Amino acid sequence: MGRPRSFDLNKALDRALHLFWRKGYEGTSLSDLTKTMGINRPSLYAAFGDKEALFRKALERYRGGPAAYTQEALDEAAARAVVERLLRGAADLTTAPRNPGGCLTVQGALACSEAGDSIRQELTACRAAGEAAIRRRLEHAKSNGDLPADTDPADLARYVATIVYGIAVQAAGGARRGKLQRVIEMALRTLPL
Amino acid sequence: MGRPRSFDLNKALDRALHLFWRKGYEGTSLSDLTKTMGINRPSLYAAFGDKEALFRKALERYRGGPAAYTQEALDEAAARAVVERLLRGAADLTTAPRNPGGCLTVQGALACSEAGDSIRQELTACRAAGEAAIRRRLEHAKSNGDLPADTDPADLARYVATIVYGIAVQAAGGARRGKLQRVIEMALRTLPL
DNA sequence: CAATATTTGTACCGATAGGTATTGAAAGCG
DNA sequence: CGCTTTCAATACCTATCGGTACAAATATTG
Repeated sequence: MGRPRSFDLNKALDRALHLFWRKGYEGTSLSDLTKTMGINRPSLYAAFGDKEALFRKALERYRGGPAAYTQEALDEAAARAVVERLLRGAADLTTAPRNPGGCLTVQGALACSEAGDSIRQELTACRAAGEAAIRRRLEHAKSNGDLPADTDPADLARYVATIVYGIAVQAAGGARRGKLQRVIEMALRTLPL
Repeated sequence: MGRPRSFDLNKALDRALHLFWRKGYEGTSLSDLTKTMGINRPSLYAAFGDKEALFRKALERYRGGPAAYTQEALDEAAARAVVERLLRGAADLTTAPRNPGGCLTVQGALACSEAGDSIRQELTACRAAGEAAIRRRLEHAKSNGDLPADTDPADLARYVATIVYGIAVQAAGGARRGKLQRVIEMALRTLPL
């Protein structure tokens, strides 16, 4: 009961996500948010909590939406396919015309004031979790003989993650998809698998 | 003539650099700056101009100081040595205990509000200039037979720059030097030279 | 219909942002 | 010393920050 909400929660959250994605956590103001989300301040606070809570919800939606390709990549059968799909997916995501350039987990709060430190730490942990998931997948591959015996899964996972981050920075700087695909070709050519 | 300045210009600039490096352009406030630089606001404005001008001066000092290894790397005789030194220098710079983690040109303003857009563009251009310098160096190497004929200098330069950016993100997230050196080993092992 | 529960819009809060006017202090030069 | 020139310090400016109090509006429930 009570007056019904006059806006779509997920639609508003998507708009917030795009703002945070483009301008980062601290670069996005509440005025930006309310204007783009099409709601006013008290509605935002009632629906999502404060700015920090809203960002965390947007991050969750990012992981389940635009960044969901990572899970699909990890589900690939062959280790090489896993890596290839992770890299190609990163280039696609970070350069898709309908998206802001770059990756939310990288440019959301790479360096910021004390006020944003909690979000910075969350994003750091988020990246670490992604890297750990890759490592576990590669450990599994190694136990199946799908990875050379002299290759350390942790090292390879870190290498893949590093390239993904580099791609994100390139995309934030305006790099086009084709150019990043050439980077991926070079990275794949020299993989130990 | 007139009253002499009571602080050291370069010392104050170094302090500003370290702040911008750690917290980014927009994450650093004037109160942060005056407090850390040990001077008050009007002195800062008289000596360096506004916040944006101060950042640009700090960036220049960064390029001429902590990031000067890039020029030394480009002066190496062999193309492979150039690349290796670029990568190792990046890992050293971004993880040195006396420095903030990461790279100023990456985390200074990767995503920000409209107010910081001018600095964001400057840093983007700065990264592009660095990448172009690598490309020119590799073009030179190719003309000397120091690079395989089937290798595109622009592609290789972009690949190297991408790994450098990835290293910077890793370092911003707290990665240790040793771990990044293993990333570099992997990258070097598969280089076409 | 009245009563209740929830959302909406406006207007506002204290704190802090970047930037500056103004006055007093410290030097060189005659 | 007196005069000029520059710097230093306090205090202040407007704009915006994230966040909220309060009352009008809109629905469900009895």
